[in-house]
Amino acid sequence: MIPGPMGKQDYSEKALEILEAAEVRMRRGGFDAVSYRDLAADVGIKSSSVHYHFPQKSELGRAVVERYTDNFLSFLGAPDAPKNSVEDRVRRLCQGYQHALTHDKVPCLCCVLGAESLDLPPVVSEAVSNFFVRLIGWTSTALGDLSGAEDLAKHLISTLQGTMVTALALKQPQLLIDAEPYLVRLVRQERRSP
Amino acid sequence: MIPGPMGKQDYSEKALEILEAAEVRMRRGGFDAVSYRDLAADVGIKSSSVHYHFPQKSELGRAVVERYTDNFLSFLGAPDAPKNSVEDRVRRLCQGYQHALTHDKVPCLCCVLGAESLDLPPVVSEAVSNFFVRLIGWTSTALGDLSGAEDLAKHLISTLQGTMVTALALKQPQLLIDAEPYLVRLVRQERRSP
DNA sequence: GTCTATAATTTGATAGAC
DNA sequence: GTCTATCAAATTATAGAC
Repeated sequence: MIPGPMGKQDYSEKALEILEAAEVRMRRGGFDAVSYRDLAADVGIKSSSVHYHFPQKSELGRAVVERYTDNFLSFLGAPDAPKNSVEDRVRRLCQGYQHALTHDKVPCLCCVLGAESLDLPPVVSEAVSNFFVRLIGWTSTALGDLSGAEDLAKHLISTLQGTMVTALALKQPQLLIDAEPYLVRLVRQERRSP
Repeated sequence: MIPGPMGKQDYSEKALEILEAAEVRMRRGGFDAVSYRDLAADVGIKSSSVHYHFPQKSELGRAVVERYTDNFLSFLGAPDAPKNSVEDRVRRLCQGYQHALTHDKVPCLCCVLGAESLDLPPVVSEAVSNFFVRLIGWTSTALGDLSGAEDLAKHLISTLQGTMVTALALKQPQLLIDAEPYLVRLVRQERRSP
């Protein structure tokens, strides 16, 4: 079974503000880089009030990751829209990563949390794992009828994740642009000779 | 200029123990996952004694990254040894990453720290950046006479970094093995039609 | 929902004895 | 080099008033 959207828990407006602030901080420095005190200042309330919305930090982390996953997939759109070619879809996937870094100015959440997987609270690392499962599912579908589509999907996602890390460490966001032709060409070749 | 080895600062035996313990913890959970208290317990002394060897945490972090970089490049060997083919060298690079995850049981240090670059003390993020510069230099040389060798080197490193993140998040170390043929094939093609 | 107040723990770091 | 002792700050979390 392919995991689907978690179903919005219709968060209150303030809860959404907290999730948004937590996402930015988490993407910037990882799970430990988020504190209730900072979040409270971000949204203009006290830290005990943040606890009212999210009693435990691990649950806050899980919520942030699930919301991020939904938003990311929402940005990508349908993986099998007939109006888009396979190459269109691969480019759209690349855009998803480019958008994360150049528009949001912070890396992909699951790039950061994925790297610290071994040290995360289980509910959070499970949510991160689920991000990858769902994104690989999207990509696999986007690749269409192709033997080894899932392996290729994993490879494409991995490449984009890693390019983001390198782009970040070297302060060269251009790397994410440069990666696109590599990936488009790879997909083209795999479809010719699977 | 290509940055070379930093020149071993001949650390004392205890200092090396601390660096080793710090590396494991940092690779597992990032910079914030390391505390003087934990390190002290790891090496059997008190936290104030750890401060004697490394007064500031940022300098400890820098030392860990520089030592890791030296060790990683040392594992790879010479990038231009005539006895090795270009494909041999690419496979050796893949082995470096495979070794990190399957032998050490923890991800590449700069995969973890690279993702949190934006939140690291400057001396640490500079050391991480230098890891990538030196590794890209190694790879670029390993690729031999090839136009666009440096871009291809960046792409190979990025792919391996990202594959490590995905392998970790999905608990599928096999992904790092699967990546090798993709990369070898890519290099083969780029050398045929640059 | 938000506040004040507080608890219990952990953190990086320093002073000074041995 | 390692220790004890200590510090100031930050952390997650809870109790109870409004």
